[in-house]
Amino acid sequence: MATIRDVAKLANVSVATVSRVLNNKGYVNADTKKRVNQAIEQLHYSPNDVARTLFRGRSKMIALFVPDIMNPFFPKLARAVEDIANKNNYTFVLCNTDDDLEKELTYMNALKQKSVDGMIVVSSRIQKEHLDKINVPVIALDRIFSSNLSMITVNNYEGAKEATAYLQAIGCQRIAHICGPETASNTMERLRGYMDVVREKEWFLSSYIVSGEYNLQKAKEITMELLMNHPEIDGIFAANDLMGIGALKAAESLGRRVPEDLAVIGFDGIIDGETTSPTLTTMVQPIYDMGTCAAEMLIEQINNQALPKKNREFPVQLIERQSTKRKRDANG
Amino acid sequence: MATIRDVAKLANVSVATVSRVLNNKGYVNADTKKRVNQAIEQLHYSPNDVARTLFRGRSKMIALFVPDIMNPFFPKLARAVEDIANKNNYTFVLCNTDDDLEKELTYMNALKQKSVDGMIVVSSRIQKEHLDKINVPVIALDRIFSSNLSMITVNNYEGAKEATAYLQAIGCQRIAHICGPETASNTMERLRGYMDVVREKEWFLSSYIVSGEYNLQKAKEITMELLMNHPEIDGIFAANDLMGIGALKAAESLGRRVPEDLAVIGFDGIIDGETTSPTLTTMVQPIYDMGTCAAEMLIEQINNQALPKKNREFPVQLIERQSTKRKRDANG
DNA sequence: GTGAAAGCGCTAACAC
DNA sequence: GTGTTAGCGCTTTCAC
Repeated sequence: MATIRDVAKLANVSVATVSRVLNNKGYVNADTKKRVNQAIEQLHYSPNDVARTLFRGRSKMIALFVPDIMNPFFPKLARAVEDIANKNNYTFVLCNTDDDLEKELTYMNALKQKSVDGMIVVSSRIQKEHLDKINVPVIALDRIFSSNLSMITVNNYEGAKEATAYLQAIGCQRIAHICGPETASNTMERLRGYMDVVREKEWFLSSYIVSGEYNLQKAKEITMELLMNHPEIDGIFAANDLMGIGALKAAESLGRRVPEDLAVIGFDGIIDGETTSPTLTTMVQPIYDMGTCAAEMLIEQINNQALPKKNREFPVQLIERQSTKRKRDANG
Repeated sequence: MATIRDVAKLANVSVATVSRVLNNKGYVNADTKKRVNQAIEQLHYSPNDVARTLFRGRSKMIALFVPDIMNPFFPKLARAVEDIANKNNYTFVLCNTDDDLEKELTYMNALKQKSVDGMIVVSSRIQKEHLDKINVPVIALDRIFSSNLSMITVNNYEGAKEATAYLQAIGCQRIAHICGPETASNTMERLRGYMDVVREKEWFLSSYIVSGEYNLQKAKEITMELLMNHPEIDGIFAANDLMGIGALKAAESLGRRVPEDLAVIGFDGIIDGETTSPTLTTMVQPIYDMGTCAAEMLIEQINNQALPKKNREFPVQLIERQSTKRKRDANG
């Protein structure tokens, strides 16, 4: 592989001149420039990124930390971040953490040693003090894990309220909630939204709240248990779509008709909700936009570390599909 | 951030000695070693990976190229590669290419400049000559795109034959095939398998073969068209699960009962096939194992570039689910 | 056993 | 305008 020295020799100039041409910095005679460019062409030269990184202390590389790449929410997010990264000539690195603090820290250290320029982090575990050692811009996404960090979130609380109220509006008498991992702030907000709608209802029981993980299989199991203990339940608000699909599967196993006997609403708006039968009503998050926003915000902060931290909250939107729809048709 | 020089100063040794301790290479007095380690500890020193990479010309980084991270097949694959990478202290980079040659080449060049150590590539576009410029080990996965490269594939041809024969065995009289992008070798193999079963049948029409992309929405559309043109079709072999789910959706839209009126079988074994109603019968690929195998093979080749190219073909396995199952119950 | 010094490929002062 | 050179942080000969 050709180096800058080879180019310099061939063009009969010094490496400094080549560097100037390469970076469009400083004066260089038009003729000389042409000669250098010819030499570059001829040698198929392209500058070694590692050497640049070593010198600059910056790598033009950003990372996205996600807890579970198999949850379709995250590929979509990754896609958005990747697109923005590419557009700005950044290399994109995806880190799958299993929501495991040790894995997260290992990755962070490894990336720091590679002079990563910034990170977008979806984590329930990371604390402020872990970030102190890592001296690069960090954007928190989806789950809040520290104050004085730029954050991208959705209006989980309002969305959860709306979802629960909607189930009421279509005629559900007993509404249960399947919530996610307690360590995740988004889950807690969604729970709070649900609670604020149902708390004062005479029918409400704390056993209408069951908790699992953001995971289909587990959600199916706990929903089956829930429905067997409480056959009166006719509406379920699941804290995310994966769990909503699990609830759908549970209903199917138990022979409960959806939406006639049981209405189900999810949260996220991952594509898969459309592939189920019945399709899943859900509170849609603008996943791609969130990823885009996070990446742009990160790059902005990389370019100017002194910039004040920003927060951005996206709205969620109710999309009615089959898992609730006919119920409203029947009742109103 | 502390450098090796800081450590050397604190431990009262030269940087060479610190380096020796760091790499466990060359003789170093036990006492000195202890002093160095203490200094390392005290300064929270950890070696700069970029400098190492520059010196060594190797980055301890491997990349995976996938055409579509939103297809659940690929997150699962990515997960496997990531696990093996981590286990061997490699950094893992995921590149989403949209099956677009230009994006693929851009990524390859960028990674080459970052001294990437090797790549696993799922591509229909890349040709041998593109790889010649990139002087690192490459493993081709899922789709063959060049000879004299190590390759990981599944037995697409046999699997397709088995899938088609299975539809016959459960009583289908008219079996159609929805195939994937023509540029992908795996699709062509699956088509060949299908053809070898149906070619001689008196009922076979070439219009029973429709082609789309590996994409749900498109598959739904072409399946609807297919079923409207050919209402006699009672079995569909889709070239992958995403398209199989699309076929399921098409049948639902047209009021065709699955599996009673129409049996559907897919290919891949992505989780989502289980979440549909009816669940999707499919030819399961050992996705995780394939990723593991590819990553291990790659690391092996990185460690010894002289190693001969290897091929490995994995078997696929028929998993019966609801989209075909009752049919067999009824008929046999 | 340990240290001095060259060099991986690049950039940016600083000279001229 | 262009060249010389130090240095980014590390590893590895080659002396001693």
